[in-house]
Amino acid sequence: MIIKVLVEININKQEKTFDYNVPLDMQKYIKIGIRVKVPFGKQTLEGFVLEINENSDYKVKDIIKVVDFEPILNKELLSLGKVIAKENVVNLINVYQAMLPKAYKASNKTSINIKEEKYITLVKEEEVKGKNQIKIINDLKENKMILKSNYPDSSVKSLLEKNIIKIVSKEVYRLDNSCDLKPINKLNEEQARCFDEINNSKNDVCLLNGVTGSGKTEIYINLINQTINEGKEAIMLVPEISLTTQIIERFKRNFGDKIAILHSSLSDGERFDEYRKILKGEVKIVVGARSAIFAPFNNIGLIVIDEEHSSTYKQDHNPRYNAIDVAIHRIKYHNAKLVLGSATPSIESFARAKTGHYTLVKLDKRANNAKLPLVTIIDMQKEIKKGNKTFSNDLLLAIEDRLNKKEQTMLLINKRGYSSYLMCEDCGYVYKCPNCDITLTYHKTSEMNRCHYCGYAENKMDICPSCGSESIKSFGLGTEKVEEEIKNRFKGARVLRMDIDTTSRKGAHSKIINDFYDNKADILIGTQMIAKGLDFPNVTLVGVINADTILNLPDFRSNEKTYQLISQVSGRAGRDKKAGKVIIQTYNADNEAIVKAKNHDYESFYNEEIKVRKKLNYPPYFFLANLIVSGKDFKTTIKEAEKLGNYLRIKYNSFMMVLGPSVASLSKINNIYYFSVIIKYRNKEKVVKALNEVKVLTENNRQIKLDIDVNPISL
DNA sequence: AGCACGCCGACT
DNA sequence: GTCGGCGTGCTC
Repeated sequence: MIIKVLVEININKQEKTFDYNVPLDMQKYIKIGIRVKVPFGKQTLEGFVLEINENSDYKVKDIIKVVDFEPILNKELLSLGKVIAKENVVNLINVYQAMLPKAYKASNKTSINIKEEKYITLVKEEEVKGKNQIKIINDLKENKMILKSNYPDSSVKSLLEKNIIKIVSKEVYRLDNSCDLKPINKLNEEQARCFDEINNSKNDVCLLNGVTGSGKTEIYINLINQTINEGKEAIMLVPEISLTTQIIERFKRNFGDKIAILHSSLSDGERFDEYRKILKGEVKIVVGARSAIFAPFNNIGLIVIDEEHSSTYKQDHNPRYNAIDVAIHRIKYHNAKLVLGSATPSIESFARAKTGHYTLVKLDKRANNAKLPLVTIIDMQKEIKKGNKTFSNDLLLAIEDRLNKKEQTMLLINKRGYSSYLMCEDCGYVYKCPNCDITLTYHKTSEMNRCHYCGYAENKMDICPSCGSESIKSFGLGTEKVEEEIKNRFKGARVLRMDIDTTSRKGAHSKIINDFYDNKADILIGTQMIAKGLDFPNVTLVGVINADTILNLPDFRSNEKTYQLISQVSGRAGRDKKAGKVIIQTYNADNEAIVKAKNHDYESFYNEEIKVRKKLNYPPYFFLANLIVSGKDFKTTIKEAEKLGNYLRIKYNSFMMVLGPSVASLSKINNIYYFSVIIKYRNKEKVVKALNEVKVLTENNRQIKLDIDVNPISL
């Protein structure tokens, strides 16, 4: 018996497999989709069995070991992986590995084990002496199995020696999601209408466009409940952010141990256990982040993707798949339904809904009749003339008012650290990272200058290294500085700060959220991570300190992202009975996205933005691919990038527009230079072929690396 | 990924 | 002469 094995390492070919012989005694265990250990040159590797054959053209070696009893990649996932590999121009092994939790990846190194607990059972009844021994026997008369760790080792040992008891190991899960179930809430009239519209839609994809706080989650829960009542399975995707705790708790309350949770906050062992619950068919629902889209179900009835516009659904490294695209493949395979939910859908998704490819379901009213918050835009150009650099008068007055009323405030500043950068006022010297083409961010807490890209850190210098001057000034705003100024202005106010620097320790994240939820603080200052999904009933004021940070990025999606951020963060205000207020400070007070977000007018924002996309040949009118050429040597890297651009331009100009190469938005990180060739196209199939061709061509050049990002979410 | 092979410069 | 640098190609 010969098998084709896809080994764990990258071979310069998309689906390259190696042939191995299976010795007779192992043949009965061989199935497609299991892992095997094989000799590979001088090393031992693991790989997936993709084919079973009679013979081979090569002189084959024997496999070393069969790893799995049952396939860990089923037929659907095996072929899904091939599609994703093709679409994203990556090697198949990378996709299979990305589909699986660490414990199930093909890897000769990792071993994550099943957790077992040892129990004691009775073998024969016999008179025993000793207090503890008697207790064990008595307990065994009440329960057939008792936990070994509850009794002293010595007593257990002597009973074992007398052959009165024996030990059995029982597999246990590290996470227990069972809890007291609460009944599923009845839908209100509006929610029930959406529920019906989704059920009756002729498209298999529905876009649920519901304003923040309208109760989309209730609709998801009812749809999922219906699905499992039909005997089918459901996948619920949530963004990879803090909202997990709150949303997951809600799902646990309604579904208990029928759900498995797959999320980055889990340990490898916990993740392994949750995944095994799915493999064994013990759960019907998976709640998780991006990679949970690959949950190994066999009979999917429904996939829900909440906050569908979220960039976390696109993996930002290889394989750069998008969970929404994967979801569409999976629902076609299973004849299932996909629900995309968002208050601010991506332009692409909304366009598909407008053109009838998706069914558009709208939910315009907030649940329990809460009003959308009143949004005020503050023109910081005017404020700065009044001498207000960080906070406008309006924002300060509003904060003071909330403090007096014992209500809470959230302040968003989309930059961590103290200030954006330090500059010498005399010579203009700017502190830059020695490894990256980026200014260093000053962190006051640690008295350090840090690079947010490579992690480089240096002690803050008081003297300009260029001219020796001592007048070094900080420019721009970060969370630390906002925190400092707030504390200075509002003595006695209890302030929490949430950014990467305050949440890196395990558990720190949920502690901040819980403390704020429990009203242990008056003001929460944070980066984007406070903007999404969180539900704090006592927050009645949200301030966006500087709405321009995203707007100024050179990205075709910057308007969309600005709209989404403002809208999301506004949604944090006044979710309960009290009315909410949002104050947005900006230097672009007449920007379309900001004005439309102020008016909570998504449709009209969409109508403006789609015109821009059309005019500039951007998605959804054209597809994009970003070909990132990187290398250690500046000259060879740019030369190779140019060669690549010209090659595509000359050979394939009939079906693609080739732009660049241009310096990538981050031109140098960790001493590696980056250049970008961007292509725009309509014909997917032809382009994927061409991209595969250039991928193979550049792969034998070891001086540079080509990373292809198909349908990038940012440029 | 790792490792052998081979071609070139530097040095006892 | 030989030691060792790393570019290149191969692993069933």
